[in-house]
Amino acid sequence: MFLRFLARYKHIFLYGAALALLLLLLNWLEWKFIVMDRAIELYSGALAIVFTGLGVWLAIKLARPKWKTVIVEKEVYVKTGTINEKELARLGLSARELEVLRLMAEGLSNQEIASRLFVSLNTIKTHSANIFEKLDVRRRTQAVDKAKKLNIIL
Amino acid sequence: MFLRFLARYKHIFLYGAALALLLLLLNWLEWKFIVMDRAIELYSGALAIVFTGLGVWLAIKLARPKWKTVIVEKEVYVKTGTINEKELARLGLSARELEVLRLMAEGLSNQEIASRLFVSLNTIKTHSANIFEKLDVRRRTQAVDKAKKLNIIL
DNA sequence: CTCAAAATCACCCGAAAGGATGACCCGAAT
DNA sequence: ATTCGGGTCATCCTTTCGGGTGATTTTGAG
Repeated sequence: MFLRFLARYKHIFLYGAALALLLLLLNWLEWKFIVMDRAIELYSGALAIVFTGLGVWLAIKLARPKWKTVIVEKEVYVKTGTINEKELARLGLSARELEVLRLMAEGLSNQEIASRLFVSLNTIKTHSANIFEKLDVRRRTQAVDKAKKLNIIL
Repeated sequence: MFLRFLARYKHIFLYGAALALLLLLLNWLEWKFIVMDRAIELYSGALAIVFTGLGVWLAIKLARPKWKTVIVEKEVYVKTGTINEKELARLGLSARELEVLRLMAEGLSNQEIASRLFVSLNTIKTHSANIFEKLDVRRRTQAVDKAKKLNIIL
C-alpha cells in the first residue's frame, strides 16, 4: 500500500528528502555565522540556484512525456466498384500475377495458392515477389490493400 | 537579432528577472534584520519553496518541445458503405483490437503497428492473436478480408 | 474496496513470408 | 537464330507471423 504510493511518487519524496537534507545541512553547519553576517545576498543566491535546479529536476521527472499524434488526412480516392483497367495496364501485372494477387486478397497462404494453381510454392513466392515489386510494396497485406484501393481487384 | 534571441528564450529571461527582483526585494526590505536574526530556517524554507516553484515553472516552459506533436500524413480512401455495428458488437472486439485490425488492414507489420501505437511488439502479437481468435481466422490477410466483408472496417 | 475485463509485455518455438539469385523452358517478336 | 518476357522451380538466408502460456498493470463497474 504505502510502498506502492511511495514508488509512484518517489520523485516527490526524493525532492522532499533533498529539501530537508539541505536545510538541515545549512543549519548544522551554522552557515548563518559563516556567511550570513557578511553576505546574505550570496546565501540567498546560492539557495535560489540550488532550489531552482531541484525544481527543474522535479518537473522533468514528473512531466509525463505525452505525445500528441496529429494525423493529417490527404488524397482521397473514390471506390468505383469496377476494375481500373488503365491502372492495371500501367502496373504491367501479368495474368498469372494478377491471379496470384486475387488469391492473396482472399487471405490464402502461399502454399494454398500454390496448391490451388497446381504449381510449386517457390513459383508463388517468385510471383508474389514480382507483384510486390510492381506494386511497390513489401508485404502481401500492403499489396492487397493497395490493389483494392487502386481498384485493380475487387 | 537580439530580439529574436530574447523571444526564443523569454522564459529564461523572465526567470532571471524574477530571480533578480526577488533578491533585490529581499535586500531592499532588509529582511536580514527582520527575519534573519530569529528564524533563518523560515527564510531558507521560503526561499527554497519559491525557487522550487520557479524551477518547476521554468522547466515546464522550456520542456514544451517534449510535448512533441507527431504529424502523420495519412492517405484516406473513401468507400461507400457503413460500419456494421451489430456485427462488431457480436464479435466482441475491444477498442484496441479494432484499432490494431484497422492498421493491419493498411498493410502494416506488427512492428509498425507497435511503433504507431507506442506499445511493444509482444502486445500487438497478443492483440492480433485475440483478433484471429474472435474472427475465427488464422492469418492477418484472412482477418482483413473477413473484416472487410463483414463491414466492420472500411 | 473488489472483481473482471482489457491492455500490456515476455519467452519459446515452429511455420510462413520475403529478399536475392540463378536456372530452365517456351513462344513471340526482331 | 537470337532475344526477350513470362512462367516455372530451386537454394540460401533473414525476418515476420502466429500459437501457446504466463504474468502484471490499468481501468471501470458494482
